[in-house]
Amino acid sequence: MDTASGPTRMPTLEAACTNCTLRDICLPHGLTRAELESLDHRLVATRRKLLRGAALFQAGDRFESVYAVWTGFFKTTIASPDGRTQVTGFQLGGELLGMDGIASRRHELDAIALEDSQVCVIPFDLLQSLALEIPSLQTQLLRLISRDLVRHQQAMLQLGSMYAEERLAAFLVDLTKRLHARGFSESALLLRMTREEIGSYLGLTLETVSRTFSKFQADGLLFVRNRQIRITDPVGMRHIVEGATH
Amino acid sequence: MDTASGPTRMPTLEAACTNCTLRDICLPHGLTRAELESLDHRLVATRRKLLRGAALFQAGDRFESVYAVWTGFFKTTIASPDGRTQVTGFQLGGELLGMDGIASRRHELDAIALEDSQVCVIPFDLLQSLALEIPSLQTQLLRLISRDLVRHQQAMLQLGSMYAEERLAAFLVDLTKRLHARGFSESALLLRMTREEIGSYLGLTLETVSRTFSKFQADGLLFVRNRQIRITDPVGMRHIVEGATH
DNA sequence: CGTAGATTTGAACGTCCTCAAGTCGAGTGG
DNA sequence: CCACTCGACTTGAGGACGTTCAAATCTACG
Repeated sequence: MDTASGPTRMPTLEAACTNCTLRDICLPHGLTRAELESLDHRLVATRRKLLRGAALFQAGDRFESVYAVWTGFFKTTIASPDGRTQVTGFQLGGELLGMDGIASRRHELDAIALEDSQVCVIPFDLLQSLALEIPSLQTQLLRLISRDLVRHQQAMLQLGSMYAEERLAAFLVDLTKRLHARGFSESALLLRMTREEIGSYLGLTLETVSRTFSKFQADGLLFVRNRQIRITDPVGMRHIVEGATH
Repeated sequence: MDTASGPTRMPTLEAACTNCTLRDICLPHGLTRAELESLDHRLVATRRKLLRGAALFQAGDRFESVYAVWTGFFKTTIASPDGRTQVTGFQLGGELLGMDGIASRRHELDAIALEDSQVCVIPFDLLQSLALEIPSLQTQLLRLISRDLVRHQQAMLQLGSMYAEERLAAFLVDLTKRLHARGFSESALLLRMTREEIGSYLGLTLETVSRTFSKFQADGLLFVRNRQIRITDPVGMRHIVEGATH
């Protein structure tokens, strides 16, 4: 088998967008057939495998590529000079990673695989060149960054003005929504992250996350069994997001 | 005088990047002389004046343009379905506004002028076309969005894992840094926002912001008089950001 | 010079954190 | 197959930071 990181060596494992199932939610969204083929022909993106716990990139690394999650699940974390860290996002199939490095040409975040994963490695200079030639590619690249921009601002709203229950409910609703868009169940999900990582993302301690899960279960909103979640009252869940209590 | 919103009508007031003092920190950064002139020739950006309190755009508005702050000062706010709002950023000269609308073609934020301001209106489709022809323009556009992306994640870190004093200190340090890059003093600043707006950005109440200013003054870190701030101990200030207490 | 909004300050309360102990579960080696 | 171990998780109790509510002061501006 392959080791934790490093691109795979087999030339046949080059990434091809044309036949990728994630095509329409990923970078090639909106491209014509011809453009897609041009992309595959010119981009020569490679795949990289990561074992659970491995870093796709780390803060301070030279920025050379962005990455599209092909399989698996990632978290990004940011650190302050004094060593505090915070999870800033979770990424799943079809989502882009690494755009934090565009401005400074160095990555500002760590990206860690939360399960064995594979990403498409997209050299950024090459992507930029192609985006000059394929207008829809430029558009889609900007769209994906813009979506991230909004997502982080929604996260700020949660962190700044919501109670623990509201934050966790919002987190679960958002995650199931994104999973559902990828063909998974709307009501059942398997968390790939620890309580501590959820807490870090939500600005809470792991104990508060745990207690809140227990309370949701006691209130009949969901079933928790370790990292298995089944949402039994999605309406009540959304009510909590919208501040039904308090 | 002009009214609160609406583009100015005078054709001679068209924006010209070539002679703009903000040229090198704004969108045209990195462009050659020839590209700059091409930009001015083709972009035909207009200026728009806004009185204090006026909205440059609001959540739900059709997205058609991005805006470069030319003079003045803005805030952006995001709202949740149930009506809670949070300030997600403050923008000053040379910074871009409106990129929140790229993904959904509708603005997701409100942008409000905090003092009488002027912005360059940049039709987005036109900008995209030009970015196809001027590689440095595409690069710079992506850079500016990426910088915002990182900035919001740093804000998440503050909101999620810092004490009130640390948040306010970090806010002041960041703001003075940005003002200094624009030729203003490193130690004296005039806040253009209320305590409530600062609090909203930092996930605190206005009372906590006020108390923390008072404490900073009592500790000899700065002088506050209304919205006039003078930082007397910048080193101590940075110490607080880095979690010197607690 | 009066009024409305912004700010300051105090006091009591509440949500979430910290600290602590115990339980559970997956992976490992005997 | 089972005991062992380490990390993840749960739950409880007490305390802290920041909020809420309240009142007074200040400021800008008509």
